[in-house]
Formats: sequence, C-alpha cells, structure tokens
Amino acid sequence: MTIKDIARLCNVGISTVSRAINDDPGINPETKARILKVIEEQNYIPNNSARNLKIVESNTIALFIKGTDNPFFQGILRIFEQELQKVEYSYLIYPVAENQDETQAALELIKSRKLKGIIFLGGLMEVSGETLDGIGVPCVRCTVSNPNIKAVERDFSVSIDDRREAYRAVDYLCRCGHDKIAILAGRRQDHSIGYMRLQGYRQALVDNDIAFDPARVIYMREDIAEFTAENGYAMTKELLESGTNVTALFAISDMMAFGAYKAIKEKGYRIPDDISVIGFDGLYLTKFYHPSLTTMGQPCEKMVKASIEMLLGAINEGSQGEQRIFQAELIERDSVKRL
Amino acid sequence: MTIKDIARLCNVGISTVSRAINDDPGINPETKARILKVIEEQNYIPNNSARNLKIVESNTIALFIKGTDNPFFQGILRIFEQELQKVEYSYLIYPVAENQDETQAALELIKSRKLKGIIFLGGLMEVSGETLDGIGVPCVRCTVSNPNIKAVERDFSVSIDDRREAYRAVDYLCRCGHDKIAILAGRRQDHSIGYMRLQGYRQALVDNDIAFDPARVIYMREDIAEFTAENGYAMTKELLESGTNVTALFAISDMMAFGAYKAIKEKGYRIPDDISVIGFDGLYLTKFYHPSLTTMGQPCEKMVKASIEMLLGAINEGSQGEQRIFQAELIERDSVKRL
DNA sequence: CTGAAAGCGCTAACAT
DNA sequence: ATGTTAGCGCTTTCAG
Repeated sequence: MTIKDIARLCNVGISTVSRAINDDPGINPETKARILKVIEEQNYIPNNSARNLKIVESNTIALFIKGTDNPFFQGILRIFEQELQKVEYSYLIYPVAENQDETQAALELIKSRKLKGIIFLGGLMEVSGETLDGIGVPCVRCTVSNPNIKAVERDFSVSIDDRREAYRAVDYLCRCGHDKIAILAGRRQDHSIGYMRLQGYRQALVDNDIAFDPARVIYMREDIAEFTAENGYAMTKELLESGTNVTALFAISDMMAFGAYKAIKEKGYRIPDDISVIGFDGLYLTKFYHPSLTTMGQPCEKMVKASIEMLLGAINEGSQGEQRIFQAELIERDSVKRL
Repeated sequence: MTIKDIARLCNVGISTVSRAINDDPGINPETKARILKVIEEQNYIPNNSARNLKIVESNTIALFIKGTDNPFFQGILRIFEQELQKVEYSYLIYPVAENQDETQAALELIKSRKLKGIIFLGGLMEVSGETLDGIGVPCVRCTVSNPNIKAVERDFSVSIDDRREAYRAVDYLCRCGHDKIAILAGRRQDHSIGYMRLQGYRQALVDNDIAFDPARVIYMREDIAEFTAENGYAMTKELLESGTNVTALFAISDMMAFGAYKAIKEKGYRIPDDISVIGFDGLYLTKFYHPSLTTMGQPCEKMVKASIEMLLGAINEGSQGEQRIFQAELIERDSVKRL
C-alpha cells in the first residue's frame, strides 16, 4: 500500500494525497476528508524513509543517550521527555550502546533524518570541541563536564562543577565536625568526574586543616562496573576491614553510597551515629533509604531546560557556544551526624 | 556528499561505490580500497533513508520498550542489549512514550526499515492477538501476561504466571508461620498484574486456612505514580497508621517494598523482627537494601533469551505462536522472619 | 484546487 | 570487474 494506491482508490493524483497527509492548506476540505477516510480504511501508513529522502529539512532534534542503565540519566531522560513535548520541534531519542561511536551515529541520523540539532547525554567525555563542530548541526552536551576540552566557538554544554560540588560536600562534612573523612573515589586512572570529585575532596581537606590520609581514599574496583552499588559495597567493605578510623564517608555517587550503606550496616555500624554518609547526584531513591541519604543533588530540571534552550537558541538564532555551569544543591537529610 | 560524488572522485560508477560500501564480493580489492579511502577522507556517510527505501528486505529486528523509567525493564533491557549482539540480525531499540501508540509506530517502522520482527517490552496490555497479527511481522510480547487475551495463531509471549508466583510468595510467608499478612496491591480497578497478584495472595490465604481481612489489602494510591517506592511508602504508612495488626507484608513490586522499608523503619519497627517483607521482581538493588530483600525474582535472562529465540523461530521457521510461562525464583534473603 | 513530472540517494538487475 | 539504468515512495515545483 503506497501513496499511489491511495491515489488510484480515490481517483486523484498522488500529489493531492500528499497534500491531504501533510495538512497542506491548499486542498479542498472535502477531497481531503475523502482521502483521509480511504487512508484510514486501508490502514495506509506513509513510508518515512521515502519522506525523509525527499524532504529538504525536518524539524527534528535528537537526544542521544549513552548509558541507559545509568540511574542518574534515567531521571534526566524522564525530564527530557517531558520538556521536549513542549517544544516546536519533534524529537527522537536514540540510545547508543556503550561501545558505539555516537559521533558516527549522529552523522548518519543528521543525513537520513535531516536533524536540526542534537543533545548528547552521557558519552563524549573525551571528544574535542572540533569534532563536535564537525558534526554540522548544533550539539549540546548535557551533564558532561570535562575541563580538558577547550571550548570552540560552537561548543555548548551544561554541567555542574564537579570539583566545586565535591568540595562543598566534603566541606559540609567538615563543618559538621568530621575530620576522619574517607572518599569512595573513581578508578585510579580516572581523569574525568572521578578525578575532579577527588580533587574537590582534597581541597576541602586542605582548607579545613585536615591532613590528607591516603588510606582514606578508596579507589573504584576495576573488576566491578563503575559507579554501582556493588562497587560501593566492595569498596566500603575494604575500607571497614582495613581498620582505618573513619567517621564520615563521601561517596562520589549515590549508587555507591547505597552500596556503602549495605556494607556499613552489615558490619553492625549505625548510620549516621557511627559513620556519616554523603552521596552525590540526588537520585530519586535517596529519599527511600533509611536513613534518607544526604546528597549533593544535581539540578536536573535546570540542566535539561538549559540544554533545550541552548539548542533551540543555536538552531534558531545561531547563538554562540556556551558552557553553562549549574550549582548543585546540598540536600540535607538524615545520614550525616553533627558531632 | 553523495554516492555520486564519491563515484566521480574515484572515477568509477556509482554501483562500484555501492559494492565497496556493502562488502559485495564481486569487486576488485584494490578498487575497493581506493574507494574506501576516498570515502574516509571525504567523511562520506551513506544516507540510510535512501538505502531503506530501496532495499527489499533488511535483517533488522526491533525492540520496543514502553516505560524506560521502569527499573524492572532496565535490567531486562540490559540483558536484551547483550543477547541481541549475538544474533545474526541487527537490531534497533525504540523507546515508546507513555501516551504513544506502539502499534502505529511499529507499522511505520516495519515499512520504513523493513523490520523482520518485533519484541515488545511493556505496553500492549490490552491489545488483542488479532491486532498483533495484523502487524504483519512476528511479534513477541515480553513480560506481559494478560490472561484476558485469547491466543491467536501467531501470538507469541513470554511471561511469568503472576497469580501463581504471588501465591508462592504469600505461601512462603505462611509457611514461615505468618498469618497476619498484608498486601501492597495494585490500583483498585487494576485488571492486569496488580489484579492477578492480588488473586494469588487471596488463594494462598485460603489454602493456608487464613481468614481474608480486607483491612490488610492496601490499594495503590491513585495520586502517586504506579509501582513506585513513593507509592509503597504512602501505602505502608497508611497501613501502619490504621493500627491493623500485621506481621508480614507482601509488596507486589520491589520498588514498593523499598518504600515500605522506609515507612516501617521510620515508625521504629524492625525488619524482619517486627514486620517481615517480601517483594516481587528481583531488582538489582534488592541485594543492596538492609536487610536484603527477600523477593520473587523474575527469570529475566531466561525470558529475554526465550523472547529472542521465539522471534527468530517465527522469522526463520515460521513457527507457531506460543505462550511461554516461566517460573519465578524465590530469592530468600533477610527480610522474612521464621516465626 | 489539482495533476504531471522531476528527482531525493541508493541498490540491484542487466549489460558490458 | 565495472558501468548503466530503472525504480523504491514520497514531496515539490510547475502547469493547468
């Protein structure tokens, strides 16, 4: 069943059918109704590939997401879906596999779907601004902060300052009277958020006149998936069994904090009485742990809105590249004790 | 940059370029290398819409997923991604929005991408087998058990028997000596899994000579999202404040059990000493709650593999429709006390 | 307001 | 081994 068949069935030309489908103003309402009826009856569905091939421009933007299993992204994705509805562009969500090259996929989709712009969620940690520029349509990277990338003219990104927010988390612990603070850090060779959050931790210690103790830095296990509860659990167990004296724990992700909870409780310690815990991200479930987890909440809604706003600005007004850094919110709950 | 441009640049015909791109055996390796080099240099990317328009058949199957924010699906999705890699078909993941009609989307994609088959994850609760049959390519519904749908010839589905597994969960509670068992159930008007799991609960009570007490059935709150920790929290609070005597709690989803944990602990009760809790689904995080949550684990890996197997069977051998029902696994952990 | 016709970029016969 | 050509199903001038 093609447009031709419908045309024949209706005794009209195919362009008239096309007009009916595409809400073209210049068509007799009666003809249109008649055609639409036949289309309905015949269960005809236009072939999108053919349409995409022909059209010169679409009003489509895409959201690429790498790491659909990242719970932090899931919350963000939800907000995106909600916000993108409000926009005059149609959108498409493209989950990219861990080992897949999103730049390549982007190029492909831009061609075949005539994309107007792209938002990248996750991935692209190491990619240069030039590469992004080479994509040809405006791109904004959401929640990716990589200070190693120098900005180019049309580089858009929204993120938090990982170093500063980690600093704030640890500083908060210090101000609560803690001075034996451990960190559940990233992998040893991490140069991205894991590294930056560790930097923030160290600086906070310095500024609070607390000596840095390498024994209180637990690096992520290489043999377990990154940023998971499982890893946090193993790391915390390692810490607890090392006998290192600790009154508070900064986990660089909430998931890891959940793992830490488990390890701490298993050892019979109480949170926050024996060990205080602070997380990072502001996951939905932080409220539903006991005690509820104090955490640095990322301003997801703001970041999502900014991402969309920047992309539309770039598309519609050709605005200049911009790095927008948002402030996280310290969500004080019940997992940190004031000494 | 089109195939034509590449052809001109290489001084060959476009079909030769096409052959180079598509690994056609009948092409001089040197020519091919030369063309590929130019393609590389020029950053040429074939237009997929044009290709899809032209090709008669693809070897693509699609995974439609409705409810990307459902944590249970996330685990499944992960397994799917892993398993689909091993298959001789290429695949595509299509997240469908809550309000979107997946049947329509399916029809569209089948046309434009020449899909060979589809696996539906979530959604389609109410859809008839006939509708599915009308889609034209084999479809398998994964994790959707709806006894109201009568099977048609080419109806494929894999699921668990919600009624039976709920029965087993509650029966386990009974065998542990509990007779004051509450259920965190689905919405009042639920006719799907919520209803079936409630049925299983009631039957288990009957078979264990326990009187049914309506006060021990808490229906999901209408004003809160379904199956969430938040809802489970509110429901459990309601239960606890009602003064109803309860020694064990069956939550029809793990997320709701997480919410229940929170409510129970807030009231100062201990799990499992004061109240035992059993969940349903077997989420990753059940291990990382304290105490770890006893739950009816859905056999995700088996279900995923079966889904793929059935779909390929239908595609390759035109096999008959089939409803495959798997058994859940009672994962005994630390949240249920033997009285 | 409607129809005819020219491609969009590509693949797949069919020739050479 | 390579080139030529006819469409795939649709949108979009351009005429009527």
